[in-house]
Formats: sequence, structure tokens, C-alpha cells
Amino acid sequence: MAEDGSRALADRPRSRIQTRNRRRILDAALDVFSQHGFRGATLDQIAAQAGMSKPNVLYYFDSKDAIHVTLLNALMAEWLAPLDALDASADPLSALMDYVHRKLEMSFEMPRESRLFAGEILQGAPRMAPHLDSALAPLFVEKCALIRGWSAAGLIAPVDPEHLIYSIWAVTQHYADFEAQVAALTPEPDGARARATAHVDTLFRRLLAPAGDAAQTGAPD
Amino acid sequence: MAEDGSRALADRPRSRIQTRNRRRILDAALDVFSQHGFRGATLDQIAAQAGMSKPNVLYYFDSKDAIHVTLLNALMAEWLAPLDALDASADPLSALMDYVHRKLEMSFEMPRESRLFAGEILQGAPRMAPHLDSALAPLFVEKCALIRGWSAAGLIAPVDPEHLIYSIWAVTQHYADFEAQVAALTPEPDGARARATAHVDTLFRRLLAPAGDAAQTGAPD
DNA sequence: CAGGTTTTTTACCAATTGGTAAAGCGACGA
DNA sequence: TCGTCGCTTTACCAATTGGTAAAAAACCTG
Repeated sequence: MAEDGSRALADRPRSRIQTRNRRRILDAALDVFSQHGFRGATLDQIAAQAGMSKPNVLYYFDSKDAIHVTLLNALMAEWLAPLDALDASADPLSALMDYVHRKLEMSFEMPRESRLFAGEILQGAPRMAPHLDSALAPLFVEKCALIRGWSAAGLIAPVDPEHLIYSIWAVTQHYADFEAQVAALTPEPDGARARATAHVDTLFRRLLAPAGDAAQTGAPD
Repeated sequence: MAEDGSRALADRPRSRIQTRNRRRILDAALDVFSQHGFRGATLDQIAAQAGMSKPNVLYYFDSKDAIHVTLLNALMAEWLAPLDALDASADPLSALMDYVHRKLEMSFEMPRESRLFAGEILQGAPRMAPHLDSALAPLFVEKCALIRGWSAAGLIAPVDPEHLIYSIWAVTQHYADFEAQVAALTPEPDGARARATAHVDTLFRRLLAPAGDAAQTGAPD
């Protein structure tokens, strides 16, 4: 039915044990793939992490590739949910700042997912290009149009919507994708997250605050 | 002498042919490593790209690992040069904006280097941690102090220096590291770079412009 | 051109890795 | 009790990959 082409087990798992083991494998694979990249990850590592034998892993998924693709597909929606939730219900600035904060929160709460996607894009998105075009692109242009409208109406300062979104992605995901670097340069483990939040808030608030709005955030310390 | 530990050829190449071939190999390795990551790259690929046989590559470098480390070390200084050049000679805002522009330019001109570092950091910087501590960290804290001074003196708006630098890195390198995604979402190949430059300029100018400064950049369109 | 040194090639290897075959095992219904 | 079906393990394989040995070729120097 789906283009999955799985010959071992259908897309929808039936038994209780199938759902449990598939979930275990995917969680283990998320660990391993996000840490070592696709080619750096081995089925043995995934199997060990999942607590089962390699052939058993291949009983649930046709191939290493299938695991990776399944992971990517499964997490795509979750990863894009905040952008999807960006709409005209609240006032524009709040909506955008909410998006920024939610995205930043996700970087701290789901670093594995962030790195998984980052690694995939970094290598040219060999297995995600179709999804980029089919799932992400339409959402992206839709939200760009929305932001462009706000900007034109003067509800937020003039901005380039596409590059605004790029900036939000870049700044927020940086804390997950480059965690090793941040950790090496900002040793303190406690205040770091709060300071990151404050800074990112300031950055985009100053960018987006409509002209003439005196609500310039003060010194972050 | 150095901790390189190379047993095949000393660090400093002697003959003309050595320098030429080592350079070839490193250039080929930059291609392959930046595209596939460390573990995804193979010596055969590097050898093919360099136009020589695999054992010949290993005549010039002790191991795949040695090539990678040599590359990282060789490019570190170049990659950090813009930050190193950030000083108090010009006025603070211009100095910072110069840094931003130079960094963005590097992302467009040297995407391979950007991706090489990104991949290394993404995987926890296994072979770069020492350099992060010894080379990057001192420079980082030095420049943070400089920026903090400017901020305290009111020469630029109040900012968190450390996270400001993270933001600059994130936003600029995004165009190299996530090029595949940007290309999928922003098809036009021509105006993209100019628009990126304009947006990044606006973003950091609005963040850093001292309070009361009327120099708010207008619409980027 | 002789003789040593540097560079390159050919042939090879051991370890790893993605994947398969087939037998064993366990539960459940007839 | 038997057979069947879903799950797991053992044993195995072919291809790839980082790396080596050693001979051959090219190069340099006197």
C-alpha cells in the first residue's frame, strides 16, 4: 500500500510484542543514528541498545535503511508541529515569539531528534528530499505568506519571512546540534538554558517589534 | 616533535612532490569528509578524488584518522580568523557587523569547511575536544569580555555576549550546513545570497543598535 | 650511468558489517 | 497431544574497508 515496500512486517504492527519491539528498536536507533550518523551507526549497536540480537532487529525492519527512513518519517510531524501551530489566532508578535520559544524548548528537550535531522540535512538529505518537498515546503510557503502579511500590515517590523524562519531554526537548533561546542564554552550547566532563552527572546523581539513600539526588552543582566 | 605521532612522513613535507600530494589528499579529504562525515568517508573515495591509489594515500598519511585530524587542525585557524580579527579598533557596532558579514561570507565561500566542523561537533567533537579547549575557548572568553565591555559602556545595546556569538555562528553557518534544506525551500539561486545578507544584517543590527539610536534599518525589500 | 632514496603499484589480509538461512522455541487452538 | 504460527537464536556469508608487505618504478645525485 504505502511506498514502504516492507516485505518482512507490514507497516501497522499487530501484536502487543510487535509494537513494543518496534518502539524499542526505533528508540535505540534514534540514539545511535543521532550520535554517529547513518553510515557511522551499525546494526549491532542498534541491536545492543535495543537489547536484542541483530537478526531479530532485521525481523522487524527490512534493513538499516528502513529503520532510518521510518524514524525520519515518524518524527517529521512531531518536529514540524510548532511551525504548523503558528497561525493568526493570537497577535502576530506573540504568535511568533511562542513559536520561537517552543522551538527552543524542543532543542533542549529533544536533542536527539534535532541531531538526527541535522545529520541528514548536512549530508544533502539523501533520504529526506522527497519529504522536504512534499511535507515541509508547502507548510513553509504557507507560513511565509502569513508572516509577510503581518509584516505588510505593520503588525510586526519589516522582515524577510523565509530568512526569518531560517534564523529561528538556526538559533534554536544550534543548542542541540552544537551542544558539544556550547558545553565546552559555557561550562555552567544550570543557568545556561535560562540565559539562552532570555537571549533568544531578546534577539527576535528586537527584530520583530513593530517600529515605534517602546517595548524594547531591557538588559538581560 | 609534535603530538602528531606520524611514523610515515614527518609533519613538514620536504620535497615539492610531497607538498603537492599532501595538499591534493587534504583537498580530496575535505570534499569527502564534509559530504559523508568521518565514518561515512572511505579511503578509496579520498584516493579516487585525489587521483591516486589508496596505499599511496597511506604513504603520505598514517591513517584515515590522521588525515581527518590534520584537516581539522589546518582549517581551525582559518575558520577562527574572523573572530580573532574582532577588536576595539573600529567602533563596536561596525566591528560586530563586520564580523557577522565576514562569517556569512565564509559560509557561502567555504561550505565544505563549515560542514566539516559541523559534522565533527554534531557527533560530540570526538577528535576536536582538545582544540576546543585549547584554541577556541580562550579566544571565545576574550571576545566575550570585549563585547561585555561595549555593552556595559552603552556602545551597543545590552546583550549576552556568549549567546550573541552563538547566534552569529548559528545563523551564518546555517546557510552552509543546511544548504540542502535552504535549496529545497528557496529555489531561486540568484537573489538568495543577497537576501540572506540583508536579513542577517537587519537581524543583528536591530539587536545591537544602542537604545535611542534611530538607525533602524528599513524594509529589506 | 651507478647507486641509493623517494614514490607508486600490486597483491594481499583481517576485521567489520549488512544481511540471510534455517533451526529452535513458545503459545495457542483443535 | 499435535500442528501451526509468531518470535528468537545460531551459524553463516559476501562485500567492504582500513591497513600492510614488498616489489617495481621514478627520481635524484655524484
